Amino acid sequence: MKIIGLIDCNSFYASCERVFRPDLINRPIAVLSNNDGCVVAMSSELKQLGVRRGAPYYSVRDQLDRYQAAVFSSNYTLYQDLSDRVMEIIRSFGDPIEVYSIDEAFLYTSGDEESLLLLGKQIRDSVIQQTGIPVSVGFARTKTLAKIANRYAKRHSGVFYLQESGELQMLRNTNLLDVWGIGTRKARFLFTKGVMTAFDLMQCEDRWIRKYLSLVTLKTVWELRGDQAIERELFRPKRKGVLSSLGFSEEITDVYSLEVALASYAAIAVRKLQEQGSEAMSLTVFLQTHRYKHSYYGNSIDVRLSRATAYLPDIIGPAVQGLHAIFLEGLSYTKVGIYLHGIDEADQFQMDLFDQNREKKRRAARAVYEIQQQYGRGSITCRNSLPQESWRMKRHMLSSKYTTSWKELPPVS
DNA sequence: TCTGGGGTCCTAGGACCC
DNA sequence: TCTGGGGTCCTAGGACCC
Repeated sequence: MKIIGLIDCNSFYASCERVFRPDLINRPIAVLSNNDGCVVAMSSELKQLGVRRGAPYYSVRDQLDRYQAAVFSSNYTLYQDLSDRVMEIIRSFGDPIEVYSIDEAFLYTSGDEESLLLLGKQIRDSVIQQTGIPVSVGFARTKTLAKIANRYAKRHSGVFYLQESGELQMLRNTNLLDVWGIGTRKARFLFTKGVMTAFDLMQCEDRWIRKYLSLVTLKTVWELRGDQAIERELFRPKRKGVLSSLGFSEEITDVYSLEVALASYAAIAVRKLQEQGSEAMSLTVFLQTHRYKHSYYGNSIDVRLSRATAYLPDIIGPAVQGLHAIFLEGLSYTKVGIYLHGIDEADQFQMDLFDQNREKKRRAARAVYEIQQQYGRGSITCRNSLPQESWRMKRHMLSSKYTTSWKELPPVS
C-alpha cells in the first residue's frame, strides 16, 4: 500500500532562531516579515497565548513585551541553510521526497503501522539531533490526508499514522479551514451552505463542487476520500516567473531613487533567473503608495523585451522606461518591484541576426554570476543598482549569520 | 422578422499556500 | 511613525478565426 508522509518543521523560523540561543528554550519567540512589518512565525508558547500569524507588529508589540517574547527580524539566509540540512537528512532515509516549501517535505513510502511509526520516529530523532530543529511526521493515503495527520501529530507525540479505518472520525473533527486548499473565501461560502467540517465537504457531490467551486477544490475532495489526485512532483519544475520587490523603510518621492531601487531588485530577479538557467522574454514593473492610505495609487505595466535575456543591463533599461510610464509626480511611494516572465519561451530562442552582441552578453552575464557565486552577491553589480540607505529594509532585530559566515560563528563556552 | 457557434489564444484577476 | 514577499494554478471574458 502506497503511503504519503508529510514531514513539517515545528514553528520553523522560531526554531531556527532557538538553535543558536539555548537561553530561548521555553521562551515565546516571534519572527517578523521584511521591514519588520508583521509577525510571520511564532513559537508554540506564543501561539497558545493567542497571537495571530500575520498580525501587524505594531498592533501586538505591547502584548509581546508583556509576554517577554524574543522578537527577531527575518534571517532568510539562516533559515534556508538549516532547511537544506533538514531536507538532506530526510533524503538520507532513502525514500523519494518532494520538498514542498522551506519547512515541509512529502515522503513517498509504504509499510505497516509499526514500520511507519518507526520510520517517523527515526526521522524525527535524526533531524533534531543533527540540526536542533523539531519536526512532526504524519502518514496517510493522500497528501491532503497527510496534512491532517501531521496536524494531529504536532499536537500529540510528533508522529502519527492516519489509517484508513480512522479517516472518517478524523474528518468529522477537522474544521474546513484546516483542510489544505480551503482558504477563508471558500470556507465562508461553504459555511453558508451548511458544510462545516472536512467530513461534510467529502460528502458533497462532485457536480456541485465543480459548479460552485473549482477543479482544484474537487481534487481536494477526492483526496479527502482517499484518491490521490494531487500529483507527485519529485523534480522541482522551473519557476515560470520571478518576482523581486520590497517595501521601503521611508517614503520616496523622486523618480531617481525609485530607479535605483528598481535596478537593485532587477539584479536580484536576474540572479534567480540565472540560478535556474533561464532567460525572460517580458517583465512587469509595479509601484505603490502607502497601501492603507486613503489616496492610494498603485499601477503596473507590462514590457515585452525585444529578445529573451538574462543580461541585467538589457532588463534594467526597459524596466526603468516602464517605471517612468506609470510614475506620477507629487506622490510618496512605499514600494516598487519587478516581475520577470515569459520564461518558457526563452528555451526555444532563435539565433538573432540583428544582435551580434548576444553571445558576448551571455558570457558577461555568466561571468557576473560566477563572480557572485564565489565572492558574494554584493561583490559585483551594475553601477545604478547599489543599495541606498533610504530604501534599505528595516531589520532592527536581526540574528547572526551563524551558519554561513565564519565571522559570525557562535562562540563555544 | 432578422445577425451561429465552436475552437483557440491571451490576459487580468482571484484564491490559495507558506 | 507601524500592515511581507514569493510563488502556483485556475477561471472568465475578450479577440479572433472559420
